[in-house]
Amino acid sequence: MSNLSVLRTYAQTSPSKLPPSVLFSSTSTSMTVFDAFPKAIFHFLILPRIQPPFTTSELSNLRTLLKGDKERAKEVITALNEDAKTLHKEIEEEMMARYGFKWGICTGFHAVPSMNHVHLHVISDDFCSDRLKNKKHYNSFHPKLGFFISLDEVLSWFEATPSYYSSMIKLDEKQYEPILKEDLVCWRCHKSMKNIPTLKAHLQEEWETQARREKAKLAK
DNA sequence: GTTCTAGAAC
DNA sequence: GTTCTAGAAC
Repeated sequence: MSNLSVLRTYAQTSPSKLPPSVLFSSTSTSMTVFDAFPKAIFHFLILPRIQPPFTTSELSNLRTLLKGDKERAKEVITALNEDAKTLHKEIEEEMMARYGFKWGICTGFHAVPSMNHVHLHVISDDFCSDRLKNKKHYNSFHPKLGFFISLDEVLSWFEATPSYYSSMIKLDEKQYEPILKEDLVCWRCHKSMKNIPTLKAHLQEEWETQARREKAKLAK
């Protein structure tokens, strides 16, 4: 099995077949899995299951889904949104239990994904992880650069004019790929970082500062 | 997507 | 000399 299709193989099997090291939870229409290479303390993927009337190819990625039937696409994205809300609560409970405070969670899609099958990232905004190793990893999740497209943003496209919808769903690789090569900038304080090790140390400090602040607030 | 590593950057 | 990045291979 290719690395690039592993999510597709998950999405077309029964959740009961997946080991607990992979599967976090599931519903009749989706499954939530642990990202195999988490880029933050919490990092999950929500996958729509492949079952009639949906086909493997239309669920290949966000672009193929959105260029198909708009109502069907909206149905899939709306269902993912419901699952994401549930997952948010569960992550926040775990944040409190393990760390004693809550912090931000980013929910969205990569404009140009590397793996087959639609997957919604649900990732905590610390971006502190041994698995975050290069510029592409970081820039692909940076909330402001544009490569990471929030779920709310995608939902808003359905309410926009048809011409706006059709322009946004192009998700052209040539437009988005250069973002991954942009200079490293802290998404919180906007400072430029000279390299990955410096950025990682800075992100760790930012998160620890937030931890101290939030815990002090809760102790009052 | 990751791993490996040559050569650039320091 | 060591650290770090980026592209090829998988």
